[in-house]
Amino acid sequence: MPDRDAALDAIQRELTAFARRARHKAAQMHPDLSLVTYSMLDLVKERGSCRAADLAAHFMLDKSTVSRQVTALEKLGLITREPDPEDQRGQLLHPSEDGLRLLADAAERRRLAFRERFTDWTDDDIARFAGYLTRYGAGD
Amino acid sequence: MPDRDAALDAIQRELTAFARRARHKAAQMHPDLSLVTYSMLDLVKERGSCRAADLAAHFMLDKSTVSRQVTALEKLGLITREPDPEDQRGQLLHPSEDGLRLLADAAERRRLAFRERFTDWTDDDIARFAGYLTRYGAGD
DNA sequence: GGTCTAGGTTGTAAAGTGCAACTTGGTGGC
DNA sequence: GCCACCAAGTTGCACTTTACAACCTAGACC
Repeated sequence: MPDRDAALDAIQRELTAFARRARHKAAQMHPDLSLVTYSMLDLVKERGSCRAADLAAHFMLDKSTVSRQVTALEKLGLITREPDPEDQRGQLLHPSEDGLRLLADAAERRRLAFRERFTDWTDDDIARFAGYLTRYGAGD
Repeated sequence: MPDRDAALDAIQRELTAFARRARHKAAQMHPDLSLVTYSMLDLVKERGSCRAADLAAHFMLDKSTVSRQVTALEKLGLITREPDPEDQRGQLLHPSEDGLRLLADAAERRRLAFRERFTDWTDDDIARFAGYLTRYGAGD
C-alpha cells in the first residue's frame, strides 16, 4: 500500500476513534447537555443568530431532531426564539444570558483539559494541527 | 486570547464537528452496521482475538452494550465466539470470513472516498496530518 | 387565486446506551 | 473444603437520540 494510502488509513482510524469516544468525554465535561445539544448552542452563539434549518444542514440531522433539541434548549432557558421578521415561516434563535454563561464555563473547562493534553506540543505543531483540521472540516 | 488557546479551540471544535457527522457518514458508507458496531468488528480484527471486556474498555462502553452489539455481530455471521480455554468466564471473539470480507470492502470504499477528499493535499500534508492525529489519539 | 416549495412540529418506531440485578466461573482467606 | 469476594457476560428496564412520514403555516411563482 502506498504511503499516501497508509496515511489516509491512519487519518480515518484516528478520526473514527475520536468519534467513538467523543460522546463519553462530552458527557463528563458537560453533564447537563448532550454533545449535539451543546454543539447546537455553540453554533447559535458563533452565528449570532440562526434558524433551525441551518442547524439541521450543518449537523446533517433531520429537522424533526433539531426541532426537539431546540425545544429542549429553550426549556432549559439557554436560547430564545423569535419569529424571523423577514420570513414568518422561520424563527431566529439566539443564545440567552444563561446560554452564553454555560458556553463560557464549558469553554474554560475544555481549555484547561486541552492545555494539559497538549503540554508537550509546540505552538507551531498546535497551529498546524488546527490548520489541517480546519482544512479537513471545510470539505464537509 | 492567546494564539495557542485559539488554536486549541479550533482543534476542539473541528474534532467535535467530525464526531457529530461521523455517524451520519458511517451510516451512508456501511448501511448494515452502525459506527460503533463496525468499529468493534475492526478492533476484533486488529487484535486477532479479544474478549468483550476489552471492547468495553476500549470504547468506554458499558459491558451490557457491548454484549448486545457482539450478539448482533454474531447473528449477522460476522464474528464467532468461543469460550476462553484459559478462563471459562470469558469468551474469545474472532472475525469470521464474512466479517473479514466486509471489513475489506469497507476499507476499500473508505479509501476511495478519502482519496477524493484529499486530492488537493500534498503527500507531506497528509503525512503530517496523520502524524498529528496519531499523536493526539495516543493521549486517549 | 392555485400550486408548489420551505420551515417547523408532532406521532411513531427503531436503535444505542447505562444502570441494576442476576448467573456463572475464578481467587483467596479461614 | 468452605465461604466470601471479584470478574465476565446476560437480561430487564428506562431514557435518549434519531429518522421518516404526515401535517400545518407562510412565501414564491405562475
